[in-house]
Amino acid sequence: MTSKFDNPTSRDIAEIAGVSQATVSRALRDSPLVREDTRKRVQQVARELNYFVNRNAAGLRTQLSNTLALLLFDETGGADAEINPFFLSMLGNIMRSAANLGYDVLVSLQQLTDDWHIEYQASHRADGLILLGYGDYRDYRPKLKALANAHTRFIIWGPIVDDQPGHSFGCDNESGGFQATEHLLKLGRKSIAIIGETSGRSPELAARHEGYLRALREAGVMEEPALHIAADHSEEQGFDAAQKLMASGHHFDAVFAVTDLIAIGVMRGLQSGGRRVPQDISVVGFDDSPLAAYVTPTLTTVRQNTQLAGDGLVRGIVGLIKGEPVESRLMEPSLVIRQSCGG
Amino acid sequence: MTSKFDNPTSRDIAEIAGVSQATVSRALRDSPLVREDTRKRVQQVARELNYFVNRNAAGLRTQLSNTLALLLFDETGGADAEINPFFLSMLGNIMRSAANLGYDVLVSLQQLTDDWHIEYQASHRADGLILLGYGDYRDYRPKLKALANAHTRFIIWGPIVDDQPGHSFGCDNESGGFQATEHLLKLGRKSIAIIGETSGRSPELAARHEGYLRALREAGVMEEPALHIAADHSEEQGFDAAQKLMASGHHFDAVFAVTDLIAIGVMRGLQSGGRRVPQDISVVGFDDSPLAAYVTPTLTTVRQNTQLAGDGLVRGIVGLIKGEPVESRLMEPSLVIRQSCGG
DNA sequence: CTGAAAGCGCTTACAG
DNA sequence: CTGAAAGCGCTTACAG
Repeated sequence: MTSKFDNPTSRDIAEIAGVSQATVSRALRDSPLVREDTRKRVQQVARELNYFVNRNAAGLRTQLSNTLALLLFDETGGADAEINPFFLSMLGNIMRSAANLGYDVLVSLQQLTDDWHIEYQASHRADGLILLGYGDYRDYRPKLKALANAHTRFIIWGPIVDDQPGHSFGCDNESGGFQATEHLLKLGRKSIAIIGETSGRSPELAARHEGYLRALREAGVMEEPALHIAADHSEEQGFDAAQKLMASGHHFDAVFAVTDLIAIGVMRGLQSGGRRVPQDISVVGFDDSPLAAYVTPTLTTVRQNTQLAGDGLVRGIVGLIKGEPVESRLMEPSLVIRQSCGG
Repeated sequence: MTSKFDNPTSRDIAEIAGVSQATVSRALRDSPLVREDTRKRVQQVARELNYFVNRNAAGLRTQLSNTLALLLFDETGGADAEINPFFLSMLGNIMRSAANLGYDVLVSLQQLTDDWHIEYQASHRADGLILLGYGDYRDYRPKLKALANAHTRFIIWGPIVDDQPGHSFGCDNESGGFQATEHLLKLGRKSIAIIGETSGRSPELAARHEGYLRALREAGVMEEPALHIAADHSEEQGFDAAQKLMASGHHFDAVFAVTDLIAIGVMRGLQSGGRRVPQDISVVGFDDSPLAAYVTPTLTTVRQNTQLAGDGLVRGIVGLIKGEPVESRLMEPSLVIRQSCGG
């Protein structure tokens, strides 16, 4: 079953098609320099022999890999850690957009704490990097600087942060926080708690908090600091925060949780404390995680369109690769109304 | 900021370290042929200059890419289709296992109906393929044959099917179906409905049905064909199936749904029909989807360990690449007990 | 232990 | 429109 032409090269194609190897190369790249009938003949032979251009050779010659490296930062860090489903969904859309533009995607899981494997471009395995992950931007900074110093092309998913090296593409979290809070206010809620850690280590979450404050301000509602409970991104912490909130004795009729996972825990906490959602308390989340549509009641939340996000990131990095001017941008999130707010 | 050594080659390192280019190559690959102090010196210089071996050149020379291609089959097919979260979770574990063995992973979304992009190996972008997806094996067959004919190394996630070309690694779905049903029987349930399409187009689901039948047989319980309702893998179809089942008037006290999404729809359908889960009806799913722990009640289900799965697939394909003997294997799933069965 | 040399399979200026 | 030739940056047999 094995023959001389099992793993053909452009030389083999040339020989059979009766042209030079250079012409084969041109014909397969659809060069207008090659006469049409020659081109067709060469392509025909290539197809018959199942020939594909050796990407290592082509890449060596052109210094281009037509590949993007996607670095996914694993916030959880554990061996069997689950990857954030939001990023996973983004990953799918990044692969789609990249494929549309003729790029392969090399995916790599990275620990936020590790030294990142940033040698993808230096080793000519990728033409540019996409960085995906939440985290503390103070830790990021020096590594981003190292990337920039190594002349690596990269685009990072996230907010636009002053003085941060490189380009970014993100979601307008402030607007999302505003939309969520405004929705609660329009439903007549007046005492809106906010649950989540927004101390600024994550600019994303801080921005959601900012949007919340702006909505209150614009509605002439006083901020009540006692209604702000910290919680990390987990169901358990949401549950605990709801307990704390009820135990505090402060009146509240709505909760804006800065992530869906927190919101889901909050709803469980409220229900276990005898509060009905949404009759007594309205709850909004953030992310539109796949879970949001299946919990009881289904969760009203703020969605970041992962298709737009993937597309924005891919267009951004491909622009950088091609030397086009690229601007850091934010995209607009949108409110997805389900059952958890009533109304 | 740009200097002569911005994009250094092994020749630059050689010049600075005062050795030949060949010695640089050997030193960086930790060859025992190089004297230790020479090796250290070379590695030091490489580090200082931020040098990384050009993978295109190395790959061209060795005919190896140290890369695995992961083809993910998109069952849904739509432009904004969501990827099955089970596969997404597998993807994470595949990347981890591959990284541990020194392989990069090139991920590519494929339409089941399209011509697959199987040229990864022929183009020397990858040393082997991992195929991930559910689907109709009758459609797969010719494409797998084409892969095998092209001498492509590949391993497919799924059951061991007679005469199927290539190697596979999968989950013992029959055992999973057995475990789920046995659990219901042990809880004293006698009239166990099964919901899902198991007509054989998917051998995975058919095997789950087989396990169900074996558990009934071993418990001496008669199979009741009226308690088998077809449903595709969606929440809506699960809901509809539950309605049909209740409308049929047949007595049943438990449901085995062949996927979690179906199970979640079934629970909603039962509840909307006034049946209490788990008090009146026990429900078991299959997959341990991320949703299972968050629905109400939380869903008892059969879990396929994605860490073992990812590891098995990667070890399999790497074995094939290295020319080692590789056997197709099945791994054992396990029951995850939550609230939906009571007991 | 080290070096000089060949060659992996392309792409593309150069020449005609 | 086509071909001969150079060269991308490695790895590895070969020679010493």
